[in-house]
Amino acid sequence: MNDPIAFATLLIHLNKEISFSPEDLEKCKPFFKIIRARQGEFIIKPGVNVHEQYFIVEGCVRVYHHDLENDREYTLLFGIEEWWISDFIAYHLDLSSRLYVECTHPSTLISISKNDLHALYKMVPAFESYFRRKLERAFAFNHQRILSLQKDSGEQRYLDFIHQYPNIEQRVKNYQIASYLGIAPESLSRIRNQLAKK
Amino acid sequence: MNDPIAFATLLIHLNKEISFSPEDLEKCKPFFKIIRARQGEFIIKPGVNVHEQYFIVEGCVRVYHHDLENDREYTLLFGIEEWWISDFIAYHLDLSSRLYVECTHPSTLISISKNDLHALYKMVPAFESYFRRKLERAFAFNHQRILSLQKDSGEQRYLDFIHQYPNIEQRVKNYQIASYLGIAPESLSRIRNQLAKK
DNA sequence: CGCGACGTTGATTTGCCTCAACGATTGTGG
DNA sequence: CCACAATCGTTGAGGCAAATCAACGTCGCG
Repeated sequence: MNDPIAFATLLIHLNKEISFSPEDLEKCKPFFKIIRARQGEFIIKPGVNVHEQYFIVEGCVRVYHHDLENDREYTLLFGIEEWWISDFIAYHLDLSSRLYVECTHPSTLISISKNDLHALYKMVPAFESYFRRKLERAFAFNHQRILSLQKDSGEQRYLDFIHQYPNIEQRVKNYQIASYLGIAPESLSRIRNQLAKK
Repeated sequence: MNDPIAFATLLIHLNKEISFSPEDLEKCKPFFKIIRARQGEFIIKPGVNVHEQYFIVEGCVRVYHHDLENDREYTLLFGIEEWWISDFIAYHLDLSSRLYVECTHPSTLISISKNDLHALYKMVPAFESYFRRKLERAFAFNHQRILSLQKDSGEQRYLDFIHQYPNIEQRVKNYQIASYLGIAPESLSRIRNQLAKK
């Protein structure tokens, strides 16, 4: 996929959410940057300062924490087409990153820096509405996820997961899904086994 | 606390986050509504449509889900002075509520409806920046909480809790704290016991 | 005073993790 | 093209942390 097409994907997505004028969409162009990443490539690693967020045109990324004390990974989220991803803890709270953002597949991303985004908000206020709206929905989904982690069994969370991320089972490793669900890979294996019998 | 003082509390808070002009602050006044609630009063109950969010001037509220299947409560969050609260799942996703929002203490709240807020965004764009900023920070905190629920023991989450909500232990019941932490009340009791010995 | 709600403690159970072993699959270098 | 290692998923056995169940003391309130 070449650059104009990748960028067009972003524009189409933006227009789905908020109606932008053609001039606004033209004006925003210089602020965005196309990035191509190979499978296994890291967009963010622990210790770095995070100034960008990334729109996924194509591909799949995993955002996770690696706990050095017990050598274990905790997957915060997966990102697929049309998601914005970053280490939002570091990005929004101005902390240095404690997360990995890794491409689990070859990916095409479009990045924008925090400074540029703020400039863009002033130049085209519709972008502030767009990102506010994005945040509102993401915030609500996080609340649902927190409730689910408190309330639901591993099996129920797995069912919710395959419902929320259809087709992602083929795209990421089982142990990564397990680390998203907050269970051991062996437990996920057994849950799958149980469900298949029903 | 009388109404002008309650409203002044909101204005002072707003100015801490974003610099508003005196005219802007004057313009927003008609959109907000002061609410007083007694201890035990419900601001939101399951089944209702949620059109408002609430700024806490004084008091304490608890947002929780009551699961009828096993008659158990799951506390999503506590709100104290200067927090905005609501059932944000229902509010942002236009669903009917599945949560209770209950005042655990006599409280003074200031509400604004979604429609009024959108009108206010158009009239005073600084409000959109303010709420975007609020959402960014809340979003980042939610990510931290999700990681913590996956990663940390009940004891660690309790320590984080009393650090994040100082003095709240005196304000809410133990079983409510336990249901926030995602553990049984008995377990919280034992954790406290263990920590006291150290 | 008596009831109900709450917190604590002890005994028991259980769901899930840990640890270990074994195939299956994939990629690599000879 | 074939060994070989590395990675991953699965299965079984055992252990443990936390939930459950039950009993009791305390407190606040009608």
